[in-house]
Amino acid sequence: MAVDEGVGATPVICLMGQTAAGKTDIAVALARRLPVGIVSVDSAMVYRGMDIGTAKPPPDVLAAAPHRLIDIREPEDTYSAGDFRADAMTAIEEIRAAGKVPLLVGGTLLYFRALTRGLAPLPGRDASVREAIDARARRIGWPALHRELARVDPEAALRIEPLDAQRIQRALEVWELSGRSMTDWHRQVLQPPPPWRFLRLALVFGDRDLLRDRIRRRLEAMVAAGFVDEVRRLLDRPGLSPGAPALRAVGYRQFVPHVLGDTGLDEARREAQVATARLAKRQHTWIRGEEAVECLEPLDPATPERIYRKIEEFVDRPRDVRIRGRL
RNA sequence: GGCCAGGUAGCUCAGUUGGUAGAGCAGCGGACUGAAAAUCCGCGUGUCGGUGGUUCGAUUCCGCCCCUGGCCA
Repeated sequence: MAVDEGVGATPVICLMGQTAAGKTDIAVALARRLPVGIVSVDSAMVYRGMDIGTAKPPPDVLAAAPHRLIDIREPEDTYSAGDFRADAMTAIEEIRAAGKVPLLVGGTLLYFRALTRGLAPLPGRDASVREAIDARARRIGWPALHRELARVDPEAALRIEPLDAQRIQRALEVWELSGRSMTDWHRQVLQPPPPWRFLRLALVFGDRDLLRDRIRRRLEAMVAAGFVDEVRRLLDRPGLSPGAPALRAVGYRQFVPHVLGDTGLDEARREAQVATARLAKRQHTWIRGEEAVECLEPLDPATPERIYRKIEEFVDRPRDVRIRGRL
């Protein structure tokens, strides 16, 4: 589907990037020079009380450069790509209404995609259905459920692996909630992409060793800043189980066993480093696959200025952009 | 200095009764539609310490050398 993004389309800036690439610093610097409204695109920063481990901007920075979609959920809550899409669309409209340019900043690439390409209008999650599917999986195993999926939705079963618990569960959930297969839903009404035009920029490390070094140092700084206590405070919350989605975030997941006394600090730190580097790798894979993304080197001193120029040009000359790629 | 035990993938190690080697972890590549910082799929990347010898063939057996650890002086 060709998308008309011509004159008058709302400009939206996407600043994607690997973890520890310095996205926040650049966004805050941009906010000082340009009339932008920042929207966080981050599945972990939505949670209140998860500050150190998510490298959330500190309160004084947030006061000077407000970020939307940070601290909008309790750690006991769930948040999803669908929630994000809705919240981000509202945020973008508000920013436009205030005469500013939306600047989307973050490392959750699925959220970027949900926003720029749209989501099929599937039924949302349902805790009791998931619980029932989980219980069956414990009895007969995921491959058996995968075979059941193959009967109601052969196409989905073809692209989902027999051990991919999360996707098998979701596909069966959609089927049970609606009586229609996920593939069926996908073929149905597509939500039209929003009438915006996007500038897509990404911060990607050319040198993995450099990235790992940054990660190691940042993690040490987190521990020095009281990350262990932050995890302990989360675990003290009566309604928050150690397996909650919020606590499966990188860093938290590795430090929970340490706070519970099962592993040493060094081990937790080492495993958190590895997990963070793997996250960065997955982010890289995702960014490589995105179309029309311009990658910039995070540690290059010229990068912030380059981004500034690109944004200025992009916002000032809407007539340069006409038709963009396919969905 | 003597004796003993080791030196095999980035790390920890297995193994080859002589036919150039494989696990875990690390690493690399990929997928991705309401958990996505999630979930899953694929891939061994190697002068088997060095050098001579025996052998059709040595990482494997033998000699010498180098390195590491331990014990004894």
